[in-house]
Amino acid sequence: MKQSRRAATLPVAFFRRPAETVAAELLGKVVVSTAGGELAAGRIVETEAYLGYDDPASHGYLHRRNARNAALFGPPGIWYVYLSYGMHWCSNLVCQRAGLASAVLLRALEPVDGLATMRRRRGSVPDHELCSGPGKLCQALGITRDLDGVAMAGGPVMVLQGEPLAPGSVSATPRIGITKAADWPLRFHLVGSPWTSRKEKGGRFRRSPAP
DNA sequence: CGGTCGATCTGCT
DNA sequence: GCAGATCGACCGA
Repeated sequence: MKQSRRAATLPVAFFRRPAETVAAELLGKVVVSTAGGELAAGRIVETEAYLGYDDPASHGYLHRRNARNAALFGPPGIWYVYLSYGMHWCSNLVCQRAGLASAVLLRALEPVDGLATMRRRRGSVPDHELCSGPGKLCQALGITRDLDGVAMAGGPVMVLQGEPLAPGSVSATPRIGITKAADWPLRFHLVGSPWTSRKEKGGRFRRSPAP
């Protein structure tokens, strides 16, 4: 039986391109996690690109490499997962080619499957806050250090094609939560989605009301 | 609403 | 020591 296109796993070639391109094209794709033995899935509505060793905001800026960010220097299509502020896991997909430290951070998802599991993992928050941030979505999907350096394809957390996007639904805005090169328009989101993270500094970006 | 602040770990100065 | 790709609790308007 032939697999339907929308359920197909993204090929490694998808990630063998600049992080900016990958970040924009990941919108609308579906992340499926079986981490922790339970299914949880969400549609990507917000991403952020980190260009590599010449991006001052990248963990791999100037090829700085350490125990935490080793996976960032690995081949395209693997996960780079790190602990942020000592409390929250953040998940990236490595792009382009090994050694460049180029990656895309997953910033927000629209929950599509395993809602009961996500609600239990996240505690008592409204549904629009289940995956509305890089730390939140990792908690909802059960992503921890175990996924660091693991291949996306065939692994416990995969990204599927999903449905095509309507034209004009992608917007690029400044990055969030960083101090260096934050103004570079490398944060991508689906226009009007109620599932995105907090608004950027300056307040131009707003969330639509939850359904 | 919006602003402020503490929690808690990792790597660098 | 201290800053950091975060989050949520708490405060005041």
